[in-house]
Amino acid sequence: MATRSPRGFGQYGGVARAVERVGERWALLIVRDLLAGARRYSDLKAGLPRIPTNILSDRLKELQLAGVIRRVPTVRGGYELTALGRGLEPVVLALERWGWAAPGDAADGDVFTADALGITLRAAFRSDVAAAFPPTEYLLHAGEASVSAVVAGGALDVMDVGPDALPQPQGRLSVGSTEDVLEFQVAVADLDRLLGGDVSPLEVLAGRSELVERFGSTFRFDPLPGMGVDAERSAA
Amino acid sequence: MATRSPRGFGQYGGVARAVERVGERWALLIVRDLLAGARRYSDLKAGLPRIPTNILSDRLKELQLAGVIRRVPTVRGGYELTALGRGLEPVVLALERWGWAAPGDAADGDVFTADALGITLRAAFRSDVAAAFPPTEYLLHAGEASVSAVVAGGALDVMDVGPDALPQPQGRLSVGSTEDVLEFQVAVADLDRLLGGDVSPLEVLAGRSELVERFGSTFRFDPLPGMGVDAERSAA
DNA sequence: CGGGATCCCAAGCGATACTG
DNA sequence: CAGTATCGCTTGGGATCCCG
Repeated sequence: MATRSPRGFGQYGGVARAVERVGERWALLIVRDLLAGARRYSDLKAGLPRIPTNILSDRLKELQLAGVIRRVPTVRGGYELTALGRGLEPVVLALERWGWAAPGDAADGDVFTADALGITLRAAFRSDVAAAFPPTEYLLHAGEASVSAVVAGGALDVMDVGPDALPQPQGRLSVGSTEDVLEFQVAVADLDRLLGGDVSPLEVLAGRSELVERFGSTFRFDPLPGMGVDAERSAA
Repeated sequence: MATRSPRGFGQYGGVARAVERVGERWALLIVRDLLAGARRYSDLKAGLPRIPTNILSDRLKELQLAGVIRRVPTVRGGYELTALGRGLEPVVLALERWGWAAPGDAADGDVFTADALGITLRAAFRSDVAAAFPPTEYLLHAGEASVSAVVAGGALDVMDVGPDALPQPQGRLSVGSTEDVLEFQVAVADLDRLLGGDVSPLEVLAGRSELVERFGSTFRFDPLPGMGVDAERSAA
């Protein structure tokens, strides 16, 4: 029969439709990077070092066809999310949270980009906790990535401040008091401990050191229920 | 160098790690079905008609290795989620919501299973709205799927009541008043309209018909911001 | 008969080279 | 810089076959 479409799931339902559109390899990583703002072809390729260029090209075409991204007319090779694509933010944040809860270490050679760190912070951000604090800026260095996270009034704005950061077009939140600034550094391997609530691996570089506790309560992942010390695991 | 693992993303971060573990084709559909409860190999295959049996077998092994699922020792061919796997519920629900917001129609031959309908209802469920209503049971028929959704005190419990439904082991929420029961039917093609807030395609079969409004406010997807009539779309 | 394992072929993916 | 073209390898799809 010719009626059977190839590579469909033969399923009706939201998950099946979503996975058909953004479930291909690399697609959600591209969306993740674009959630931080418009990017050019070379930016995406630099942030995804192991993606073959033809695959990046294919994915960009597919995501355009699915209405998830569009080209930026004024920038050569520029891409940005559509409203539909921005609607994937809850999906990406949920994946980010689960990914930190899942066991696993970094393979050597893995890169840690500013866009990845930005999504991590947004996934760990607790708006309700942050709203009780005065405006604060955190300058965070982890691996190769350096970002500025400005927290004000329960809102969060993360910006790449690394050596080859793009100029940010949109206005940023402003820090009320310039004294509430904390600059620190953390090893990538310690990030999961830090986001689990343990601020000890954090090395303060500058700023008022009391703010480390504020950071720890503003950015934190909850452990998954039932994932205590009595680890459940079936033997292989 | 032999240190580079094949098929890794070369990325450190939550999204990359999550996609490495549950991003393979079919994996999240399997997780979706297991979110409704333990299933046997043949149940999964029946709910995923187009999955090749070797792929189902591969995915089950991979998901076991990733700590997402485990075998049920007492049931031949039985599988269930681990605590880590249950942690994927927010991911699956976010995908379900986005999938309904994304354009697309059912291909003919697509099946609509009770597990898919169950996730749809859980994704559309508004606990805060439901808490204000007295306990209610909705008997919903959509396509081949028939489920009973019991709503009580802001909690939701969905159960397959179709012809070949599995016996449910765990206790269910009980409906306070047996009068608050509504049985109805909806065409699969009308489901997106129904979950968008339009209860008109709903055909009441039995029960107090005032409850249709209650259903409509208890189960609803919000439209994506910026997805109004002025559709943004780039030409191909 | 349910629960898989084994084939073969097609499609997708990855690395490199090349072009506008 | 922003892709396209090509090639070999890996994975998925479909049918069949095996095992308890």
